[in-house]
Amino acid sequence: MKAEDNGRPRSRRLPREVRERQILDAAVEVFAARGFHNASMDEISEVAGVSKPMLYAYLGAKDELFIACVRRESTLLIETIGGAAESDLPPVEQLWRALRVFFEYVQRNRAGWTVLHRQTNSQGEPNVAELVEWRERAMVLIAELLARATDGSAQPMQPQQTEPFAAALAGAGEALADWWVDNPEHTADGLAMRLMNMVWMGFGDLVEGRTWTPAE
Amino acid sequence: MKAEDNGRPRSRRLPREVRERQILDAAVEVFAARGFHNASMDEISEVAGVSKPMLYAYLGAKDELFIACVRRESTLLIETIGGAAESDLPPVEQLWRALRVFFEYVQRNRAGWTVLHRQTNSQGEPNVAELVEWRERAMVLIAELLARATDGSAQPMQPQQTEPFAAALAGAGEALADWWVDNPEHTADGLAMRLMNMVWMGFGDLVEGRTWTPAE
DNA sequence: TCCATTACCTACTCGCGAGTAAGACTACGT
DNA sequence: ACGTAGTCTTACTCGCGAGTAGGTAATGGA
Repeated sequence: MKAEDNGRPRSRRLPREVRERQILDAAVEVFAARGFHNASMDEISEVAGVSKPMLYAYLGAKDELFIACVRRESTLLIETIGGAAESDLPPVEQLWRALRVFFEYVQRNRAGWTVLHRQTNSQGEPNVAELVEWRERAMVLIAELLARATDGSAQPMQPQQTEPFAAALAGAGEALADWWVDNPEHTADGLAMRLMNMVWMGFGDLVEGRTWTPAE
Repeated sequence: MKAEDNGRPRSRRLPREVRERQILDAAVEVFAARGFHNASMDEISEVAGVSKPMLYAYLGAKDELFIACVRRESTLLIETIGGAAESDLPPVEQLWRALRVFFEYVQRNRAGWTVLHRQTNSQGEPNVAELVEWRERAMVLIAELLARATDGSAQPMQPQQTEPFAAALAGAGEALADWWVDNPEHTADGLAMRLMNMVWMGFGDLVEGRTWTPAE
């Protein structure tokens, strides 16, 4: 009478594809909670409900596993934002949509976002290449969005203008997403609108009572 | 003929006070380059030009050493910004000065800034308390600055308005400081002015050619 | 029914790095 | 000259966690 002593009765003999997803899910969760270095393969395997050698067999060593997480999450996020921005709406509207889906993504996928955000900013890990690349793609996306927003306006912006602006905008968005954790009473839309107001109107306008509101 | 085999001839028998500074300097440097977890006490001791037990004797265990670094750097930064903002200049001008000294601090003290910034955002380390506290103080400082800037204007802002704005502003500043690393041709003043323009004017204004410039 | 393949596990090795034991050297006061 | 307080070192221990060796058991095709 050995039986399942304790814990969940480890679902057994699942096809590789399913296990890989479970492992990735667990890895994202643990990496988000502990950071790359403090996350142990043992804990990930435990959360995944699978033994450690499986991780190595399916996803490779620790940094490969981490990279797989980053790849999956960043692809999802970038495609989400890219999709929202690709339309023939006026550029301001595109920006508004992009911000909205960003905060919605963060809400639905806090762990994934944490991995992308918290780990990207903490260098010294062996992960550099993939993380740098995802950030790069995100920046290009945002910069394009901004550039389009100025096309045909009085002062079309040059890349050397939009680039730092894109960086600052991304930073503001990330900071707001962090702030959200401690102020969960706000909605994704509310956050997006706040940020839109800051970006589009600026403090000088807001103080004078000029605000931005989405078109109906 | 033992002699100094190699490397610098380790200055010997210095007073404690001096050694502590050397150790802190080395620690900040290494923590910035590698991150908390990847920094080894061995490397710090080597950079400091001192043997490992000295670190433990003078500054305590690894996390205590780290906390000492954070304390020193955050105090310096916050007092610098606080000092620049404390004046009876018009609020806009105060903000402008605060941004300027911030970027100047980052320029002069890249390693210290990296420790404060990169490590604060990467949780899972045992450092939480001190890092949370420093960020808290920084936020309060910025929020006050913003609140003052709206006093007596048409739409004085409530704390629940300034708080997320402060978070976003800080995030934008941090992101811009990061961006600076890859674009070192810019000056601290230039960066501060860019950010001031984003914060005060907003994209909508900039596109129309309305910009902010410092008063002479 | 038997073999091959694929899923999966227990139980290790082994290096790296935090932290320490135990003492050595120097300077200064008396 | 000699103790004592403070500086500083070499040379360890020891646990944690990455990665693996070597096997078991279920499934599906012949």
